[in-house]
Amino acid sequence: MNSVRVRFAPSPTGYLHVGGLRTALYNFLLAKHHGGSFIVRIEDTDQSRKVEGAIENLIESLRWAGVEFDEGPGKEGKYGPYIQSQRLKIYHDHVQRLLEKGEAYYCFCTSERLDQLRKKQAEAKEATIYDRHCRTIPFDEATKRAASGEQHTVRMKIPLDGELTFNDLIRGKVTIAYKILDDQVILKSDGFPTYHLAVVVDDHLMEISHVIRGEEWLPSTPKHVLLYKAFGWELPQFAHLPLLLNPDKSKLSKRQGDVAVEDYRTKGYLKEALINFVAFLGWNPGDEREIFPLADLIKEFSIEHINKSGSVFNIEKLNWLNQQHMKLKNENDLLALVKPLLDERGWTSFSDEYRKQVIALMKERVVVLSDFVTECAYFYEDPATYDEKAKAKNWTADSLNYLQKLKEKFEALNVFDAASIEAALRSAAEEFHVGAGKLIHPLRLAISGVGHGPSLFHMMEVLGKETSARRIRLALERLH
RNA sequence: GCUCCCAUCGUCUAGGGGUUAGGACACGAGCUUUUCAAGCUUGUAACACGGGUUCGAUUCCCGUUGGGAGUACCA
Repeated sequence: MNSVRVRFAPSPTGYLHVGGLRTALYNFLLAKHHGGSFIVRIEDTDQSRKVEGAIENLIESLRWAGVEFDEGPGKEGKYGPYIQSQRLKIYHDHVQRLLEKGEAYYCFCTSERLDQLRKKQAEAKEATIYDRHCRTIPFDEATKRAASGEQHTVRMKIPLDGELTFNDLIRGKVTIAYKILDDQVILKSDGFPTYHLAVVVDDHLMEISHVIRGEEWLPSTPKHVLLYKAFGWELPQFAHLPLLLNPDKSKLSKRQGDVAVEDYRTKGYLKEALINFVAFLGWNPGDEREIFPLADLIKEFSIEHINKSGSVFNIEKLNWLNQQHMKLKNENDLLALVKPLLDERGWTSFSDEYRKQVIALMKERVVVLSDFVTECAYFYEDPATYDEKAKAKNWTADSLNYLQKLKEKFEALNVFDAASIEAALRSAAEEFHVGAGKLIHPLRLAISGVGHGPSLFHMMEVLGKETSARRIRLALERLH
């Protein structure tokens, strides 16, 4: 395969959807696998849906995920501009060519007439399709009317009968009869092209080799093929990706959970995990490996291993993958990611060394980055409350005695590390003739305020002698 | 309604004319352990249905059912 050029072509309606991320990723992976180019093109031909800042947002989400493009907005190559609203003249010229070739025609129908037509067809249980009312207007007459300023659109001429077959890299041959195809509007009355025209013109001009996009485009691909033919252009390869689904199997949507890439970012998911997860929704390497950093995805990716059916976006698996990728990171990497979160929380007065010790203790038991804040509060401030359940379970009448004794033992310690803390505690347990658990659980509650967490002795070592002593004293005053 | 696409454990999937239908997540049990995780061992769980083709079909073909998408001067 020489010169792979692929593109991700989102419309700027707000944020990057995780489904969009997967589409972008597959395009990116194919390009990088073959040493080709990945292009981002903004499809903003619908003026009414424009959202301020959406382009920047999209690009930032891609950048965060590590899906870097070779050409696109802000990174102009020789095929730009990469924003469709800046390419209007190009579309107009191409529409003109179609008009002159007799492959398209002016349409003067009002949207009221169109609405009525559709309504009637629906009532008669017929396919709702344009009745080609304007297709027979002589070209000269239509040109004159359009030139005189009469409101109009331009539609493509679909052959009246016959059928069209095209090849899809994922689905094989797909055939559709012309008679169910609409004479699609390609130029709107506001002068903007519709998606169908713009996508074909741009993909050709930008020398796109593979059109990889969501399955929702499959039914309109014949129109695009027809347009390529009308222009006399060579077809790209098509690959229509299976959809990402809600748990109820409908197309993944906002109301059933988070769909924006930035949501997962702020929740504390690692980009490596999100990428890995989303890559495996519809693709797999063909063996049983599951943990794939981006570099490995690039190495192994192939269109042949993409499957046909939609996949449910299952957050449980994402959580697991996030843990796995978390473990792959060392304390320095994690510190860089967690530090801003700690600072934001106001825990600014701690050394990097200290924070790294906390991370080391906790990394095996957190799921997302934000857990380094929410699950680690007691490393940064004294507990204000004590978990009721843990207290009910492990705090007994004797606990105060035990803690008092432990306090004295710890004070006598010259070296306050996990081993000496443990030794001190075990000797105390012996003196009381009870199991170590009788001391450990209340002590954990006193130190951390909760009933679970990392090794108590290591936790106290990290906290230090002074803090540990203070917390025992505090607990002695507050627990009874 | 019409058109197109799809169909293996609850979920993500491997496989493919002859397999004890494999793995992962989740769930259950056990081990380990000061707790919680992690880890290890282990268990439950699937070829939608009906016809063909074939010595043999989960796999190939047709149909049914189910699901999804499209059906805009939205993308």
